[in-house]
Amino acid sequence: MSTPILSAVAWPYANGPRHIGHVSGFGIPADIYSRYQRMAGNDVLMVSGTDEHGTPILVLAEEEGVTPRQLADRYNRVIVEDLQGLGVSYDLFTRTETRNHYAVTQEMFRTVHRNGYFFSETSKSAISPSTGRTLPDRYIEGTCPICGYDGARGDQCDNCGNQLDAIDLKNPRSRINGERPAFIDSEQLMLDLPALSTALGDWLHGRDGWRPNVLKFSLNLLDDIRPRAMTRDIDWGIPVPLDGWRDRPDKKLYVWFDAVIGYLSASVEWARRYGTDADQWKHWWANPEAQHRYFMGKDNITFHSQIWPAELLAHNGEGKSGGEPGAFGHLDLPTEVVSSEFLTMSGSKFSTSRGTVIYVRDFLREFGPDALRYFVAAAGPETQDADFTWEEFVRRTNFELANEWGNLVNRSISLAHKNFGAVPAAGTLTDAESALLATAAQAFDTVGDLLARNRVRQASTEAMRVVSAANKYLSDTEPWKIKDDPARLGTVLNTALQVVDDAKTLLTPFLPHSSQQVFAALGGEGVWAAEPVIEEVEDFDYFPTPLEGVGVPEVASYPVITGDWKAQQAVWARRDIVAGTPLAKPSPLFTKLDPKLGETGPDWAPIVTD
RNA sequence: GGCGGUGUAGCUCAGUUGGUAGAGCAAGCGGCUCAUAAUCGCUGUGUCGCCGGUUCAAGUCCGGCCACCGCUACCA
Repeated sequence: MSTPILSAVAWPYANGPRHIGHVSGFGIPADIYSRYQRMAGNDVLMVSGTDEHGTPILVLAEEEGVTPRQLADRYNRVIVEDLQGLGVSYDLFTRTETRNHYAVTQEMFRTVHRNGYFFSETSKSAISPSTGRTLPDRYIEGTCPICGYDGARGDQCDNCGNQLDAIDLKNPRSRINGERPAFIDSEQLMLDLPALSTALGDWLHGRDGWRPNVLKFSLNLLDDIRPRAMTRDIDWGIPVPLDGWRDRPDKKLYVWFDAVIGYLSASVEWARRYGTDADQWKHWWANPEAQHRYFMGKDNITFHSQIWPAELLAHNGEGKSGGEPGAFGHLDLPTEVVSSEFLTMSGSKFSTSRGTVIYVRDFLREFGPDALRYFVAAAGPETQDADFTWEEFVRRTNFELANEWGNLVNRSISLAHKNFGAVPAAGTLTDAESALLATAAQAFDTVGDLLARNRVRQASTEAMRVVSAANKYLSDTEPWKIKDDPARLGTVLNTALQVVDDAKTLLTPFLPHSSQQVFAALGGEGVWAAEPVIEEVEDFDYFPTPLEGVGVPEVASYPVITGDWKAQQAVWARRDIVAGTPLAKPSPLFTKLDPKLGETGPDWAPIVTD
């Protein structure tokens, strides 16, 4: 029985390399879940990409003297490398600057518009007079009208904490170029969220199994739901496919309108590139049996439990204004929004400016992917903020990965190699063997159930419990003392190796790279756990409706992450080891870290003490 | 301001539907020596933030308070 599972992973913003806080919120949890579901035999489609529109990229590009497209190209590639290096098993990791994504977004927009869920509204909006672009409140500063503090931002005063409207600031100025913003009448298209609130509420109330804080937060959003502008005065983004709008270089869709559509456009792109047919995405999107799980940090909940479901409902014609689905047909809503909290760095948020930031690429270069994956699985921000410290990282790596797990692999295989040169056969089992084998077999249910419910921390603890049981078993049976009884020795080592193999399987979602090594060390051939690869692909046009408007990207090549997950042998079940399989002398699975690292941090991210 | 979270052994944290508190680390002792000086066993400690309430019984429910944190934005 195979369930289609859409694993929808938050789209990282292409304004810089990823730090470990980012990937602990979406990439690693989503990957652990997806790898487990594939092993359990389900049809996983895991999609994401870089999110590349919006003001921040425009501003950063200008600071660096490049075009927004050049900046997006650069960070798209950097982020692709970060995530591939971490072993995140996307079926497709793409980007929003593709003709495919523009086409899918415009089709969604047209359908939502035709169904009557957009209305036009003219309101005061801050723009930069020299460029004509929207100046988000965040980018305006001035004197606080309440407390007189001069560094107040357009949305909030950091001094007195009051929320502000940019138009009320005294002496407002642009943080981008210092000029005085102009407040002009500007027409925007508003998504009629109130017309969708009943449908949203029905959908939310039908959810179960969500993390309680996510559901509660989402329900609270319904209480004061208001229309939201889905267009901006900006010349970077997706043109609005409407008469009077499509040819205006200064009006684009709001970045969040198109970013969440990425889940759909990436699925469509995947089907086109790697599916059995171009419509295969419907196996996940138009299928009552399918489950959709969205993974993100808590700052994104509102867009995934309100804006995106609202867009889908509006597209399907399921709000107060009615309507009919467009060319895509009826699209399914999220089954669950799985939100992580934040990973903090020695108690405070990661901050590029304060230097309290650890980049994924630096981390991978020195420690490899599995140590970070394990830390996040065992101690990550699953239901509340979690703190990363180098001391704790060293402890988890040295004691739990190297001593308990790595050493179990090493001692078991060493004993078998020295005494038999191969996997020995088992004879009559005693209660000790039966109990250990039962513990390991039971763990497939326990850990699997926890992973299916995204209880990753507890799942990793339960998987490691098998490792502890095996270490205890070896201490109890003392195989090194029974060399004169080869039959009994063989039974003990066969049992130990079987449980090592079981543990390797149980740990595969967390530690795919090292599980692959253990698989090979036990005589396995080929790919146990597959790893993602980067491919250069060419953009394409295929969607029935043509692209509209100015500023549409040219056909270009770009890197994507994908992988041949069907080719891997990993299955969520005991795999009986085969007596007689030759065993080589093992080499350590994990390298221990210098304990001093816990006190100083690495030189590229030293621990700062004030 | 609104919403939410956290406050339990020296440290990091578990504690489902209420029944006189648990795990890992650290510390001490012992076993073992196959293994990356790894592993296994044994040994403590707690006004469960504060005040009050419900109850035969509260870390666990209710009210209030204190402290810390996060989210809340025409940032993404």
